[in-house]
Amino acid sequence: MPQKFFARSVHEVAPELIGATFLVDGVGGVIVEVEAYHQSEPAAHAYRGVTPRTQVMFGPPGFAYVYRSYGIHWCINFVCEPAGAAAAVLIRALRPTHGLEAMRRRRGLDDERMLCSGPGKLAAALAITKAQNGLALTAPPFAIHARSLEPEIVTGVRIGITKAAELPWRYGLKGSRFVSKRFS
DNA sequence: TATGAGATCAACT
DNA sequence: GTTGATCTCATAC
Repeated sequence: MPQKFFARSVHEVAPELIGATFLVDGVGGVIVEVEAYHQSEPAAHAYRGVTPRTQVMFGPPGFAYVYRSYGIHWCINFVCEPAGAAAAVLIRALRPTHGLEAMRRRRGLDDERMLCSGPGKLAAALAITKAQNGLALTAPPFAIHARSLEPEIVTGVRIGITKAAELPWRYGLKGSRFVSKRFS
């Protein structure tokens, strides 16, 4: 996926990521759920401006923003928009297709549907930590392949937030059993 | 099926 | 000192 793909509005990029393949060191799967975040709304980490944690979101698009959630989990975002307009897409769930054994080992689970059905689980399965924060998405260990067919997309409100909770900026693959929570 | 506690860290007040 | 872009496990219905 060229850097140009990410240099657009999160609202264009986010739905187009549904169905794309995301791999880290050859391990990963097909993206089935994402959420969009933008500097202009209070649920976004970038809302309050540049901090050491959020600085990568204020840089050029096509880079990984990794943060720790609730003290224990890691979550990964794809930075979008032209440099300066901080926005990112949170990758929330994958349908595992590559490196199933590595993911099962890292997660200590067999159930395919449990491996990547949530941002924290996904990061654990792909071995994502702060070591990947700020890395280019267009080069190893990352590999992102555009989808070949346009899938059916469903939208909903974002999960686990209290601010700007009404914005329908969650995108999912219609009917997928691998999402973190069903779309109503 | 649903709710509740605990884990544990960085940013912010 | 409080608050999360969360998950798992336990307990209850």
